[in-house]
Amino acid sequence: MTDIVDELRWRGVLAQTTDEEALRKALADGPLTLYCGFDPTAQSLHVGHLTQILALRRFQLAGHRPIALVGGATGLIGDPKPSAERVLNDVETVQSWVTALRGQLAAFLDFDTPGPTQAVMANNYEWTEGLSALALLRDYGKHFSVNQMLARETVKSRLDGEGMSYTEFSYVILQSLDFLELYRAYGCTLQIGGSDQWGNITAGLDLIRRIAGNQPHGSAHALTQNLLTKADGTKFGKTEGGAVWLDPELTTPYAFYQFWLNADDRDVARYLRTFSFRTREEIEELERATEERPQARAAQRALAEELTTLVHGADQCAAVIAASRALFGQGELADLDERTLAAALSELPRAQVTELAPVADLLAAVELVPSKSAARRTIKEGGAYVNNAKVESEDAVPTAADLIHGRWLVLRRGKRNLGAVELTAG
RNA sequence: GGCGGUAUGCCCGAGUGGCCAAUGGGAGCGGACUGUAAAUCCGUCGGCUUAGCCUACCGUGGUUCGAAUCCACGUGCCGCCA
Repeated sequence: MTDIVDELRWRGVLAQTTDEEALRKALADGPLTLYCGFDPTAQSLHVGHLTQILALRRFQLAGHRPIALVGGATGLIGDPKPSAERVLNDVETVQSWVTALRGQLAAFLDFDTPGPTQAVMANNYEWTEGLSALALLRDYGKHFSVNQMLARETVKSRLDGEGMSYTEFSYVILQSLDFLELYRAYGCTLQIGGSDQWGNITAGLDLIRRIAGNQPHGSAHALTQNLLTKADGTKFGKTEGGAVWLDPELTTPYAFYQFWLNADDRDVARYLRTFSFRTREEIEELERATEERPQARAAQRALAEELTTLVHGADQCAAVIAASRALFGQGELADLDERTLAAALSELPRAQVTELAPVADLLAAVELVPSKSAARRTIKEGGAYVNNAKVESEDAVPTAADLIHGRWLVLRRGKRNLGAVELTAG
């Protein structure tokens, strides 16, 4: 079995660990139980979470037992951000998000095969809902030093800035409690997370050391992964439409595929190393291909295909690849047979209309532009296309002759923003 | 608590009674180039029933023919003093 620490290191994702020798030994000594927490802050996970999710998967494949924890409790409190206080979400909302995230996480790990590596789903709401304020303060609060808490980067930056509520200040206690709880219940001795979680994780280690006195499951460890950055300095995982979600309702599989396909040459190698389950040899081969023939985008294609398959399934992936080929191909859209075209268009943002309206209205209806003014502007700038033909006039109205197979119009804004309009009987 | 300053479009920031939908920079968007890249250059950048109209310069009220610009009160932030 590959040494997972070595693997994470060559992949370049390893940020920090506690005593590395001790961790390696614990990993070598047999199935180790580890966890990573995901707070319900939205109705879906996004590509940024993939780093952690896939790391759990790597650990499972390497013979360890992953616990995916959804923070039904911590999500109600809010992990403090360095910049500003979070707005609390209401309980029902958070509950529904918990359900959504559990469903998503279930797809990435093996929860079904009995055995020492069978994954576990946890929710910290279970052990916190009945926790009384007195118990929290007496049993756990005593083990936290306010001096240490105040020394944390996030807290410091908040105290220099707009301040911080007691609610968020207490967040670390709950997360520490999670680690302790999982340590006791499952012998979980490793918590992983993004490098920004280092403080929260080590706080848990301290709590285990103090409370689980003789540490029946041995000492616990922390491992953090680098947060992904982009060569152009913008935040990873964001596009013009916002975050790239795993939920197909929020980010279509087509958009998901396109997100990876459009990865910057300078970033794609790190993305592959971070997310791909290909062998080291294959990845290095793809990296070479990027250097030698960047225009072929072999690495981007491989990455997009692998992740789209992983997140949305092989069928969906095949469909979006076919759609991408059809829509970005050289051929005439009208030459595509109706089934292929309909399938490709079904991947795009689309709108149904009962009569042919001006192109500007259609662009806005499909939400390729935020407003009708923006649509006119785009046309004026020469950036609007109907069926791959540039729209010349701001007042242009498609005619029945423009309809492909009698009912479709393919709209485009710029080079790669596509949308579909379907004319339906009134 | 007192005194003073400040609040402008996604962000930073000019404007200080009409020529202001508001200079400039950044982000975003489009075009050229290309590989559905990057860099660069050019253009664009509140909305609409678009030669016009509407909404906007922290909020409310006021002065004025006319206010982002002046006044009053309120609110937030920043200083100095106590």
